[in-house]
Amino acid sequence: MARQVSRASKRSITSFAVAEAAGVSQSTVSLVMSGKAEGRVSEAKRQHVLETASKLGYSPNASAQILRTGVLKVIALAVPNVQQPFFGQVLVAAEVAARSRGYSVLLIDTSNDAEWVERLIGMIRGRLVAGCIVYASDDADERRLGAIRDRILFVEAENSRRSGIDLDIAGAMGAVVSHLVGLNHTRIGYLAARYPKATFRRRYEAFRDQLSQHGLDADPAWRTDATFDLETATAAATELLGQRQVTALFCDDDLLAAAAYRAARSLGLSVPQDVSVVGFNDIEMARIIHPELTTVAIPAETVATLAVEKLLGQLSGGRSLSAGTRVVPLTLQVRASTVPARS
Amino acid sequence: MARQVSRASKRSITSFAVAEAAGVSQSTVSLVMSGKAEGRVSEAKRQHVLETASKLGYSPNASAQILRTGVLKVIALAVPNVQQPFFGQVLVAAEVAARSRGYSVLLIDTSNDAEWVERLIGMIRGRLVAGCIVYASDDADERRLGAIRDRILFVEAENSRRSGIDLDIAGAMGAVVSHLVGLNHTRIGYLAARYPKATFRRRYEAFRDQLSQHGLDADPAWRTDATFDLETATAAATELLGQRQVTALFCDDDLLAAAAYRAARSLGLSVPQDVSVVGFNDIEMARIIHPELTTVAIPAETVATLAVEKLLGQLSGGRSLSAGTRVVPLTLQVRASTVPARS
DNA sequence: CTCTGTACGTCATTCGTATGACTATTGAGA
DNA sequence: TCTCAATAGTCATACGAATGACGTACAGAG
Repeated sequence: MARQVSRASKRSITSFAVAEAAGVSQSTVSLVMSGKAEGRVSEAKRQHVLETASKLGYSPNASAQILRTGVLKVIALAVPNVQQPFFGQVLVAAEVAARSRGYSVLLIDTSNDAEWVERLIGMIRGRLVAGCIVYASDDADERRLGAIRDRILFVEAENSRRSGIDLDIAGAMGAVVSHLVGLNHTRIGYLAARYPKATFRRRYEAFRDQLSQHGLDADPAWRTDATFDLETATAAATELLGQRQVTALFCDDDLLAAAAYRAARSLGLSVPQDVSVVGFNDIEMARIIHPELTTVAIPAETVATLAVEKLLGQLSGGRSLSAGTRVVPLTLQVRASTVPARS
Repeated sequence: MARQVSRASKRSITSFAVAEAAGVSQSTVSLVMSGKAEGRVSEAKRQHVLETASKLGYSPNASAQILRTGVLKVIALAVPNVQQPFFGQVLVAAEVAARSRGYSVLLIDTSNDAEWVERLIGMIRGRLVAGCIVYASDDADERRLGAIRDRILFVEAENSRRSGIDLDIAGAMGAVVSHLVGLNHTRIGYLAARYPKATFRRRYEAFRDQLSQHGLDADPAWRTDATFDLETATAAATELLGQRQVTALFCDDDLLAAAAYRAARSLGLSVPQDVSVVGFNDIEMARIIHPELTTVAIPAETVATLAVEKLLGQLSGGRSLSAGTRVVPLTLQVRASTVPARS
């Protein structure tokens, strides 16, 4: 007896069980549950089935549904590092956008998972997820993902032809350089992110281009790089600022800018009086540190929402909607960390 | 012709297709792919099947597998707000722990999704996820989740009897109060989080208990609350500190502590000379703001890893492993934001 | 009284994999 | 030569829902 019960509780409630309890056929239950009862099931019977189902605590088995229909409402989101506040924002926004379309989001952290490409391909081929948004991938990954590229949407891809959503890096750097040059800064340092991502390379290239348009040079000695680890970054920034060469410093990330603040403090320099600082991303911390940070804002929500929409459009075969690369504009948030250069 | 091709590409590659190409039966392919070939398939044939499969780009259909075996390797993680850096840490750690056991993680943001309980119940009943880790839920949610409680693991639950992992809040507050009292602070302010979560209530209770053990009182006038929104929090902190009553301030979250820094600055007060500040969570920002923040560190990785292990143990029916509540100790990170009170 | 149309349901098959039961082949031992 | 066991493989069915192809019943028309 007890064995009976325990075995019964292992099995889930099926549409068949509901059908039996309600005195109808399994087909009818299916019709009702999937909302296709119109014209095939009377309203009274529909209600009765619905009641029986909720009384038994029935939910359709997703695997069976997917197997039968081939439609699956889960998308994956692959980002380099969820711990970075910016990607947290992207994640939340993507989740909201996906949910409003009835999709769930599965997380992939590409920097903590060496095999992520294989896992993703397996998941997509195995129909565990319908598609994937891939943020800031590198060229090798992108090539390996070629086999399933119609189910992938790239954001800030290495190879820009593969990108579905791209950011207007050049425009942003133009704004940064104009802003600083407008404040009479001519010696601008560059604290780069030590990660082999396209976005960082493109920023530096744009930076140099913009400088030369203003008749200035990007002195390699004024450039250094660091990881996002606080100590490492502070050390790098200390070395750069210790030379007392630059009057302004661009940082590839707000976290690096925060490290620059620490470095300045340890050197007895004041931000912004002795050195103006510009960051990138506009995470919440930019307004928390003192002085508040001038930084390039990426509209994380817009990017995530666009990405979800574009991916879902692509998955449902709407080529027309999803064709081409969408470029998202960035804006420079001017705050207290940038002031005119001392003459 | 074109129609043929497009239709063919819609269907995925099945084990049957591989079987046909390799000249074996579907059963054999299944045996090989699921690693149960031992003693049933010769090594030569096994290799051949494997090659054929990879040549065709075959991955087993997860839905069919799940439908057949009832085993599903996806767990959900429900947290209040992924954007908060602390939950980001939890998320990453959980993802890593889950992956090492072959599981994937599906994200649920409970503060942005009013219907999350229903969605979760549907997902679990519908076998889209095997189980769920629920972080910082409230009592109503927990009650509604009762129907599927054997597939849920609670972390910091409202109703502590339901909790699978709990934090040693009382111990942490003891350390905080001892630390401040040891520095001769007798008038300690309290900047609380304005969210109806058990953890915040328990902190304040522990705070009062600890104070009275030291012969001190918690003056209600020295307590206020705020949301994690920077402006709101700064305003609340400004009002509290503006009274010039307290010499130290405990904050329910590092973000609130950061707001307190801003408030102090705007009031012309200095941290820590005029007011010592203690935070909670020890997010990266605690070391970025100046002076570095004394704060209670929650071992996010430990919590997440324990939670995953306990949940998976629970799911596989290992009652013995999963029984009882595990309490995780917290540590007070003493940094530069707390100094002896002025006499 | 038969015919037709409509409203309501059911039947039977399908999705792709896993697996217990079964068959065929080979070699060794008696 | 016959049996037994081990090895290598196949067959057939089940998992649970969805759905096109079928009834069935009844009202109204002819």
